[in-house]
Amino acid sequence: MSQLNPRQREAVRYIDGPLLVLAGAGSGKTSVITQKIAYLVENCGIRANRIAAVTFTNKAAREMRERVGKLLGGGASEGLTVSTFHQLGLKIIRTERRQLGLKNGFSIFDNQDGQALVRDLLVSEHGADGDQAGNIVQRISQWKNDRVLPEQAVAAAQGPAEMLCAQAYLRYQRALRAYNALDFDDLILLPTLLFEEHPDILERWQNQLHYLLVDEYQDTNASQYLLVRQLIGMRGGLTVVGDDDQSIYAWRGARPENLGQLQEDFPGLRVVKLEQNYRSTGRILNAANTLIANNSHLFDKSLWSELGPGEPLRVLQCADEQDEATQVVAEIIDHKLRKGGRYGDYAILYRGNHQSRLLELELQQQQVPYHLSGGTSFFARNEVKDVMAYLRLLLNPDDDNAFLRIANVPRRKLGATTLEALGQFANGVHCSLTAAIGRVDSSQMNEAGLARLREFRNWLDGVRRAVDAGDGIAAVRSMLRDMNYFEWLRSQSSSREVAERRMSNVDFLVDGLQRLMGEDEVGLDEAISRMVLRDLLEQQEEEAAGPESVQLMTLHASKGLEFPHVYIIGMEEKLLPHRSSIDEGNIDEERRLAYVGITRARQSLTMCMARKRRQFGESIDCEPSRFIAELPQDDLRWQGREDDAPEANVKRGQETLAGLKSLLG
DNA sequence: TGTCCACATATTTTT
DNA sequence: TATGTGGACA
Repeated sequence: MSQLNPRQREAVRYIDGPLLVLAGAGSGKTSVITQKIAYLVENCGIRANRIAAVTFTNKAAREMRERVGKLLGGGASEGLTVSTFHQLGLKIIRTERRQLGLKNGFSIFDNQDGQALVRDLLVSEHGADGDQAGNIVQRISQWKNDRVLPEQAVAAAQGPAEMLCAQAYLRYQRALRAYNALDFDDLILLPTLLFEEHPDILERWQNQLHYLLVDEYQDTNASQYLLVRQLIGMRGGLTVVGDDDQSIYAWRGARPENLGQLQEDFPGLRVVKLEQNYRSTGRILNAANTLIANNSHLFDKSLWSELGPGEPLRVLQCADEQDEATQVVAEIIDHKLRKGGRYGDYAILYRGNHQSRLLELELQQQQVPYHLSGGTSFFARNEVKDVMAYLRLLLNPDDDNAFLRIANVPRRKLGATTLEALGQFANGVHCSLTAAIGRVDSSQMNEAGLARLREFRNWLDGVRRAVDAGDGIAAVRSMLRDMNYFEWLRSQSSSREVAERRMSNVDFLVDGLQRLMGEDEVGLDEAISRMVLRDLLEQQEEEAAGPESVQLMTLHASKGLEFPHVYIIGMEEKLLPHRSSIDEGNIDEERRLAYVGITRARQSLTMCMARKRRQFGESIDCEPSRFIAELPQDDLRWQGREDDAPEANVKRGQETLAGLKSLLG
């Protein structure tokens, strides 16, 4: 523990009551959490299986697990829980499944499933059009995060729009129940409701858990905070780590006020501030501090560093977005060549995903390896959704969403008429579609259709028996073969290339499933849940990323990471801060976003802005972001000042490139 | 297998 | 406006 500074040591050793660690960017918070876990086990005699650490991302959980494993060594970390909030919620729900009225093998709906369901409900039950599904799902999520139940939402609804939302929420929740399914927010909400209603069950969990550590506390929502409070109870075994300046998910229900709330809920709360930064040079930190001083704060803090002042920050003025891409890429090539670093030392950060496109093109053209992170696209792919639907249906025959998705994929001559008749019957007797197949008779529908439905159900039952009998993965593979899924993909794809890409996606999915089951020795159901919770995928993606490529990501995605050289592009009004945040008067969160971006940099920071930018076709003039004006101007070095002719920059970029090309032969 | 057209979409999205 | 996608068709 010798490498800890006094404040960190205090945070690790204080166990007499609840503790709030205000950990500034780059102040070594992960070390504090991991070392504290080790300290609790080795010095305080708390068994590892009585400790839980909770994070928000799978990645953070994985990293923490690894680091604790190294610190403790051997089997000392056996039984330790390091998981995301949602995995913890899932664990509680699995254990208390019966109390919650869930059947075995329940499904977890992701946002897309939820949206599809709401769209259905809007169209069929409210006669409304489905365009609003996305907004409504978001609203439902907000309600759930704030622990507002459907009935309460309906009672409190004001105006017709709100009423429609609340009604949809009510129907949505009923449908989920009928499908034996949960959504992400339920994974947190349900345990808190259960604990409220059954103090005896809560007591069991409280007795099991002696110490809880929570990372990124500023990102908790009301529901998550309640879960924490419930689990801790009267016992003071709680350490939370957070930084209100890095709260960038308020739009998703995160409540940074939870940091302050802690002081009220736990009067004996000890607060420790970590202000020494081990990441960035003085000028970068000074800029970050000066910028964030424009926000109001729950707790005051000021980062300092012993790493020396470093280089000035640069502001790069570009003619337009193309010029911006050209210059950034040319600079990176140039810089890397002169300093002899690795491409992995560079990150390009931006506000919106679309901003990556020109950069990508430019990087490809200059043959610079890059890695674009984010992009939830894998699970959005049709073939992946299809196979996931099959898997879900195998575990949960009542999952009507899954059933409808794949009943006729590949073609089984189960057309709209047959499925509608089945749906009508199922609705009437209040059972799932699968169950309805066993109860409906030919007076309700066409004989041939019924025969095909029965055939399909029998086939699925067979696969299900094979899964239960033993080798789940082999059963899944043979199912895919059995229904000629790959041939179906080929027939559905416009070209051979597309078909092959799709097939490899399916292979990737099944391989991943196998890996999950093999490595963690979990059942098919658990593996599928983790798949839905986005575990594994990130792991494999990360391994593929490699250290030799320039990192492209949104500012949001960059939180928690660090890079020697950072470029933030699009430092302009209406981009950062984003126009919609300006309209909503929500500048503080945008400022925090800029703060997060700045504090990612270790040695150098370059901010870019364009004078003009094309948007929806027309070229619009851009103004420098107000955040630039809020930085300490003496530490900024401007390149391509306003009075420069735009062409000069283009020319400069081209010259740099030409020079480099000749240099490379 | 490749190509052309109509069509939707353009803020962030840890789970 | 530009870009990517799915379907129809040569």
